[in-house]
Amino acid sequence: MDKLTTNDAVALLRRAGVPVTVQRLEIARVLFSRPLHVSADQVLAMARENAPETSRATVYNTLKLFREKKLVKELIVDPERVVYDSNTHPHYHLYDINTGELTDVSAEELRVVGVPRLPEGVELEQVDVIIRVRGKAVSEAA
Amino acid sequence: MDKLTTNDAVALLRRAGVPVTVQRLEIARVLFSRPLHVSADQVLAMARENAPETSRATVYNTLKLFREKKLVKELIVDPERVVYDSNTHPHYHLYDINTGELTDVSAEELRVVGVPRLPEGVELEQVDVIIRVRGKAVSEAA
DNA sequence: GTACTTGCAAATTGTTTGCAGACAC
DNA sequence: GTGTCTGCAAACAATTTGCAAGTAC
Repeated sequence: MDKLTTNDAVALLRRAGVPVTVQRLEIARVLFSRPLHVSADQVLAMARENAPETSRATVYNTLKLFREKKLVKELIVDPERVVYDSNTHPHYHLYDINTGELTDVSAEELRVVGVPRLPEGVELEQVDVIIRVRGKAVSEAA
Repeated sequence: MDKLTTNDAVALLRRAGVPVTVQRLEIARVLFSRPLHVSADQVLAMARENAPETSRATVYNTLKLFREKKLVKELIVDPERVVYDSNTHPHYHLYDINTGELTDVSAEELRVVGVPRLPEGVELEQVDVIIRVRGKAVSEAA
């Protein structure tokens, strides 16, 4: 609900080396007020609440920029759409195939043992773990 | 190169409870002659080598059917396209962001420790681990 | 004959692109 | 003034859908 103050958002962008604009500010305030899993379209909708003139293309541009600057992580979890995660600390995910719900699994809780040594010249970008579950007994008789 | 015999492919489909048709046979022969990572379009191209009248829609239908029957696994690794894996044994993947190359990591090599207990009604579908790397020093001076 | 499959082409959807105007410094 | 952003609309690509004809038993 309560978003980042404009000042905090400006500071955050500057620190990351992202030139500040009105739209980027609003998108940052949407994303970084709390850890969030959102699609580009959801970001657009949320940004437009406060900055109605924001365009879809700008959201895509901004999300790409934020990813380059390591402000968000892209989650490739659903073939339909990319999900952006504003939590960039190492952690993993639990994904409900039926509902599309995405839940964090902390890196303390879950460990990946035995990541193979990489050939020289190849560097690790990130390790994704997605625990796919189906269930939540898609309410039949409600 | 050498594909499954028609008899073997028929047996394989029957065992999985998939009604046999010419197209499904050819797609099965393409997929199950060896462990493979392929996109729908690649399957189409490979199937058309022997069965040129195969349509794109049929390939999508068949891949979806094969997935339901657990004959292939869907890998959500690249936002652009779904990759089908004809190796359904538990294993994980290493993905080169630059080249798109996808490599298996065996379940002996890599272990996921601490998968959280699931609420009742929720059942585990599969655990995906994708080690994303960038590198292979995209040949500059070749 | 009945039910399932197929091929085709059109529709859909997330994302990207080209470009002209707006903005920042 | 120059270079960076933005909005818009058109372009794109993977996948899905509707439907009429084809096939299997």
